[in-house]
Order: sequence, then C-alpha cells, then structure tokens
Amino acid sequence: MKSPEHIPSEPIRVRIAPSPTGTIHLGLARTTLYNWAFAKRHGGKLILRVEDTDRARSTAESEHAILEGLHWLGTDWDEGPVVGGPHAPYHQSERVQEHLAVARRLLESGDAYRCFCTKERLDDLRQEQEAKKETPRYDRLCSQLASDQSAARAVDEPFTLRFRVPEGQTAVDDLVRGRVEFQNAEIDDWVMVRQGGQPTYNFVVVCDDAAMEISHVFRGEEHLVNTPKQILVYRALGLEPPAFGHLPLMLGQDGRKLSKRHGAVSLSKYIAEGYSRDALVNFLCRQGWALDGETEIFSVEQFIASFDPGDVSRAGAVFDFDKLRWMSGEYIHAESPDELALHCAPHMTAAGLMTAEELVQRGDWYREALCLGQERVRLYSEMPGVLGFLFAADASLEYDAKAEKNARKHSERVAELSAYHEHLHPMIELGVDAEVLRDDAKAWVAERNLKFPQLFQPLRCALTGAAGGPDLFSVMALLGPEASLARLAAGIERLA
RNA sequence: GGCCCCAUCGUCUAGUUAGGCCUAGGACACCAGGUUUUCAUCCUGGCGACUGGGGUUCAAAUCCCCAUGGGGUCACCA
Repeated sequence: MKSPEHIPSEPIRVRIAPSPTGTIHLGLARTTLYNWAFAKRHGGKLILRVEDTDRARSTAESEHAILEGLHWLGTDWDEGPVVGGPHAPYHQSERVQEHLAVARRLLESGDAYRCFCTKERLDDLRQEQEAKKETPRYDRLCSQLASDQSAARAVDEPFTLRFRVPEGQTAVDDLVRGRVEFQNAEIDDWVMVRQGGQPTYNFVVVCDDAAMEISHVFRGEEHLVNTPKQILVYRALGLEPPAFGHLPLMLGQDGRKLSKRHGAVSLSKYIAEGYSRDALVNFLCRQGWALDGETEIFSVEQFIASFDPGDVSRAGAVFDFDKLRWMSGEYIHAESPDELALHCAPHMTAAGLMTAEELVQRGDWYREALCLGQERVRLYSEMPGVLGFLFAADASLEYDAKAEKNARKHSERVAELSAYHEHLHPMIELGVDAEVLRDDAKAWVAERNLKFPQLFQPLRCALTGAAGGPDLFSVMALLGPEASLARLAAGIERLA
C-alpha cells in the first residue's frame, strides 16, 4: 500500500521481540532488518526485548544464538540485552510484577474479570460448540459475577483473568495493508492472566510495548488477527496504540508459512553453508520489497535510505533458493582478495586443505588461488571443491571421468604431452610467469599445427584432473615448476 | 468451518495510492547462440503473467461487486 510517507513527529521506537526457543529464524531476520531500517532511516531506536515467558521452552543458549545471529546480520539494537537502556529489564520474564500491576488496574476498572470456570467446563463448552460447528469461544459466564462475589470466591478458588471485550468494532490502520476492521463480537474474552498468575502474550506484549514507548510495530502477518485484542487493551488503559505494519509471510516452496518443515529456516544454516552474508541480507530485504523495478543488488544503506512500509507488498513471498544462490554468487564475485580470504578461510580449514597457520604463512599464494576460484563459486563452501586439486599428491591426482575422456579423445596425446613437457621443462624452471607460459604455449601449438584442445585437454587432465577449471597457466604458476612437471610426467604415463 | 489477509511470467517483483505513457518492464530459473584452452564469468536472443465473471469509464493490470483460488488465525504458546 503506497501512501504519502508516514513519518510521525513522535520519536520512532521500534522493537523486535524474539522468544528464545530456537535459533534465529529467517522470518525474524527479515523482520529485524525491516524494523532496523525503519529506525535508522528516521533516526529512531530499535529495542530488543526477549520474550522468554515460556519458561519451559526458553533457553539461554537459544538467546545467545539469536543475539549472535542478529550481529551476523549486521543489525544492532539501541536498547536491550547486553547494551541495556532506560526501559530495563529487557527480558519479559523479569517484568511480570509490572504486568500483574497492570492486570490489577484492568480488573479494578472492570475491563478484566475473574473467571472461575474449570478446565473441564471449558473443554465441555468447546466440544459442544465444535459439535454445533460454532467457533469455539468463552461463553462469558463469569463476566456477570458481581465484584464482591468475585472477590470472595477468589479467596479460595483458582481463577484466570479475562479481558472484557466491549461491543463495537475495532479497526487496525495498518501501514502495509490499509484499514482492517474487526467486529468485536468475533473476539473472544481471552485469558490475560493464567491460573497461577502467569500473564499471556497478548497482554504482556501491550504492557511492554507501552512501557517501552514503542511507536511502530512491524511484525509478521500472522499477528494481524491479534492486533484488535491488543488495541483494545491499549484503549482500556487509556493509551494510544502504536502504529502497526504487518509484513507478508515468507513462504516455503509449497506456499505455506516458512517453518522447520521446509528445512533451512535457521540463519545459522546459511552461514554454515557458506552464503554471502550481504547477499542473504539483500535477498531478505527483497522478500516483500523492491528498491525499484530494476535493481536486484543493493546495499543496506540503499535499503535504509528508501525503505517505506507503504511499499511493502501484501502478498506472501516464496523463498527462492536458486535466486539466493545467484545473489550470493554476485556478491562473492565482487569481493576483494582479502574479503574472499577471510570468508573462505573456515571452509578451507574445515575441508582440511590448509591449516589456519598455512593460511597466514602462504597468504599471497592463498589469495591467488582464491582468485582462480572466485568466479566459479556461488558459496564460500564451494571453494575447497574448486581448488582441491591444487592440494592433491602429484602422482595420484584423481582424474575425473570426463576429464580423462576429453584427454583420451586425442590419439597423439602422449606424444604431444611428452613434447610439451620437454619444451616446458627448461622454461618453467627459469620462472613461472603465467602470462609468458601462456603465450609460449599458444605459439608452440601453432607452430606444430595443432588445435588448442589437442594439447590443452590432455594437459588439463594431467594438471587438474578436471574437465573444466581455471586457466592452465595460472594453475601452473600456483603449482610451481616441480609439481607442474611432476603432474605432467605422471599424466604422460597415466594417459597412455 | 468462522474471522482476517492476499491474488501480475514457475519464482521474486515493477506498474495499482492520483485509470491512458503497459502491444505489461526487470531479475532468478530454463532454452538457444556468441566469447573462452576448458569450466565458470560475460554478452545476445528466446520462453513466459495481469485467476474468472460482471460492472463504472471514451479508456482498467490499475476503481467497484461477485465468484474462485491461496494463505493466516481461531490455546490458561509466543
């Protein structure tokens, strides 16, 4: 929905409120990016609040993983865990007393009431309603209780606190979707505080957003139907609700909300698989938003400079892995040798090709090798596969079937290889400039009236064992004279 | 099923707010050529969409209605 840009005069305060029950999810990553960009663009603040009230599922490890994931994305927060801030604490579990105080206010004002119904009665009610094909909802039995009666029963009976949904209708002026109206009659008198005094999500989210003076709430579309409940709480509290913007869902290949079922939803998986971070960020921004109709590759700075919630699309976005891979390649192909060296390092060591020490000691060689692989990979993790041949034992280099087939196509392969070996030997030992070797080889081939493949295919097989790959003379330069000659000699025998 | 959201190439999207510039643009993927010592990169071209039906209008992908389809959500989870 495109509208005149909505830039409120109040201080912009947005938030992300992950619950630490797993690793950082792609959906959270994108929501964070959008919130972060909005705050940055308007000079506002991003608040990180950990919604750890589900004590059974929340873990410290998960929280740590999420914070780490947010850092990896390049996002940061102005208030929250680690950095602190004026609205501490930023862990929801530590705010319960505050929540309960608000609940008491609502009880006193009559906007909430005690419900003494037992689980059994509620279950029966639900079954009955389901049997009649009605939408299950509380029948408001306890809403009729007089306050003195309610207070009296509260002494020795367990109860929940329900929100008293008023008559009428509630509209959400959504920054992404426009006005969405709900009939209050459709909204259940939902439980705000459980038996035992644990406040529930729809209630605490309002308490905390209000307490933290959140001005805009950007979150996934799955929250849209919760919004009227929350708006009603703000009203009951005499507060102005924040502006809401519900982002389209990210979908799996099957068109359903992206979830664990689809496999890779955790950011850490993409990190491990070697995607370019900037590409992933770029891609996530593109899920539901476009800079213009043309530009696919753009920086976070560009994103921040032009992000407007009104431009966000309303339809869900299917996650296209192919396009992400392509984008990752675009970023990797544009990297400097130093950036590449840094990003490929973990994959090189994990593959056992080079140790961390060697990476430093042979830094120049390593960078040159990476340059040969650069345009051939789309993920950092593909680099070991592309450069692996450089590290093989010369005599037992593995020949790819296609490479060998290409080499054996040429009946004079052994003769030409031998002749070239003889020709190359004195030269290569004098110096290994790829440029010189290349020009020389081409001249040599021309002199002997050969076609390029007649020499190059067997040579490629002998040197790299692969049917394709980087320029052969750059490869020789990297291999050095000794290994180059050794591989050539081995090839002469092996291709006989 | 109730409520809510959504609907442009297979996918991501531009165009929809202020109807004509749209014989609908870009990108991924795919296909075909070209460049290259090969692979990759790169370049060129091709394929390919306004869900359907009614309106409104001189004019609709754009506005309205209905239908259809897809999704979300219906907890003492967040």
